[in-house]
Amino acid sequence: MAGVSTATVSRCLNAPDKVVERTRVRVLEAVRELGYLPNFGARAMVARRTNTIGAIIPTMANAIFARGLQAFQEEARRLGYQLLVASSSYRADLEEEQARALAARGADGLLLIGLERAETLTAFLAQRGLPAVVAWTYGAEAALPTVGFDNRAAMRGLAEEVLRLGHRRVAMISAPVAHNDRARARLEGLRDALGAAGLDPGSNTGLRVIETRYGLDEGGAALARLMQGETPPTAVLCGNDVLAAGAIRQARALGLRVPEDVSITGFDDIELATLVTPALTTVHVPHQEMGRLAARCLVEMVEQSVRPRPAPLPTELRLRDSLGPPPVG
Amino acid sequence: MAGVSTATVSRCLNAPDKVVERTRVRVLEAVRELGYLPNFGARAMVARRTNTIGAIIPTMANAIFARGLQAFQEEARRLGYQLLVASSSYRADLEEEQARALAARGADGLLLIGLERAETLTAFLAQRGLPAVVAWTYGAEAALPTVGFDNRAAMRGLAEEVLRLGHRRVAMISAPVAHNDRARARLEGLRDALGAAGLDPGSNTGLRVIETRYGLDEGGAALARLMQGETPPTAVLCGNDVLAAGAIRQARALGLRVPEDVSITGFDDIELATLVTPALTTVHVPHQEMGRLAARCLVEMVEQSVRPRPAPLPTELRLRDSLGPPPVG
DNA sequence: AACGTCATTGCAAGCGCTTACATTTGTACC
DNA sequence: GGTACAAATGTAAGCGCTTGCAATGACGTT
Repeated sequence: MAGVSTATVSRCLNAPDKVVERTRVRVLEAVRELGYLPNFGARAMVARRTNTIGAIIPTMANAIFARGLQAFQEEARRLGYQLLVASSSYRADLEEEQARALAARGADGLLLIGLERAETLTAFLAQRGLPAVVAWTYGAEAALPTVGFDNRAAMRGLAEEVLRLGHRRVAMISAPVAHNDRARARLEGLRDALGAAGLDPGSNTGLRVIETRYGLDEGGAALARLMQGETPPTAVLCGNDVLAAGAIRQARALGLRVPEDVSITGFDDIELATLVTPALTTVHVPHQEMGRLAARCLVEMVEQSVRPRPAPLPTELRLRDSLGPPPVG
Repeated sequence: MAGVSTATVSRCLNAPDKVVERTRVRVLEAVRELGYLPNFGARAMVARRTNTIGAIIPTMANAIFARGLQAFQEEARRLGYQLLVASSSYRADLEEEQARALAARGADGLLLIGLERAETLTAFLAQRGLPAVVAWTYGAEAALPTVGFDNRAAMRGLAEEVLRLGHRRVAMISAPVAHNDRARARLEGLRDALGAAGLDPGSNTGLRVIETRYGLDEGGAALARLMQGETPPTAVLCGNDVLAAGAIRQARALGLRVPEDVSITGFDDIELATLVTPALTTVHVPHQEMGRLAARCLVEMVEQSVRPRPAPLPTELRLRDSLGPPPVG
């Protein structure tokens, strides 16, 4: 239509200064009129890169990863990369499947959540030399670079505050710890604090733990179970804010006052935390910063094949209203 | 490595029965050992389809679209399609950019939200013959097939309930109605109800409307503004649950009781609705059904080049605690 | 043993693009 | 006007795959 070869069209699009103005104008005119769009697959095949990065998050169903992912995507975009998102439903096999799908689609790098995954996936990444970073956790020794925070220490900090207030009968509502290093680390953090306070951190005696899927209803159900015994806990620490919010809702439904009858804490500090009544005492996680940093690390790996070693991000206690001293007596 | 031509490898992967067992085993063995993954771009180039569909949603930052999208993706997956998600931040230009990116990546079809968009995007879709469906709204006359519900009628239903309870000073906190047919339809629905009740639905007299971005804080700020006049509204209808939740939080912060001092309603019935205190009276939207139906429609369009005409989905009033009669006097 | 059949496999083209290299065109200078 | 050189453009190969068609070979039949 513009009377030039495809090579010239290609140059117009990719290196406009290599083509004389008059031709360029003609070509771009035709491009616009035809609604022409370069075929991504063909382009990627030649260029051997796609400027695309993939992210596999455990779930889109709640807001835990939303803000961090949003920041990740914005930073990636700023650096010239498109983001493709897939979700694994907290399942290692789906995570691997999604990783393969993204790799086949030419993702130049991958964002993964947490340290634990199928060995075959780790091997696959290594074999293809596909850059990947792990976020939402921190591990200096990890196979992949990690961008995140120390879940264990953060939960320990919160637990220490709970103990300082005088609580002695403590329970935890956790996500299933199998295949989830973050959930496990948080539980360990609580155990650390109990141990340091001279309480028995053994699994069945001093500390009651209920494992359940993340979800408002699940958190509520777990709380109901915890509270129905003879000596219910005076403080319930939850593995994340969603569980905690569900627990608070349930506590109120049971006619329990929070925190007068029972204290409830969360983790993550997502928006929901200030929405429930009482507002959640929780651990603030720098989601945005983490997302941005992860994007920068990953791009660095992709473009310079280096292995960045970002420092762990700081977390912070957010003391709000759902934690108070234990009931007297 | 298996001592066969690439053609045979291809057949092993795509039509295993066309190749004799002995060879197949050898090839698959090699595939596994090499970690070979067919290049998606090359494959798409030949096949002229990618079994990929793209979705462009206004935002990932809150849960409005999360559940519907999750259902959409599950159904799509069941039908053999991978989902690629992008977000437009409620901006027409970004929506178009994302649509082009997805088209270039070979998306066989697109899920879009709402009826209103850049004309150039509509033209682009038509020119490329790229199938697309619109969700979260319903319009029999629309250029694209729509899968959704009647926002206007739904809001009218809610508003009628509000009026039935005796409210006469009503306000609305809406998303910006420019470029957002859903927000506009909801506002119209409220006006319909006011008009039918003989109240003045004119924009500046009887009904106060504040437009603001979706967000908890934004909803809260809007409520604060509404309540500070001489004759504050006795009922505030919000364009969605996020705004409503923010409004409730703010009302409590201002020392107002909900619904005794002011009634607040939402729209969408996302999880958040039962989390706030008091629980939100809102319009229940069948997110999951909508997502599933949208996926089926889109796949039908892609595979059979037909134009499905799904019926509008029903919505339902969810009367909870945030709506009550107006304060006496 | 020669031949026909059919299942299996290989060959090679072509999908839409980029880019090294070849060719043409334009420009400056003698 | 002719030459030398640079700039602009065209040519063609090749990225990794699928697939129609051709070639090969195994097998049954006469």
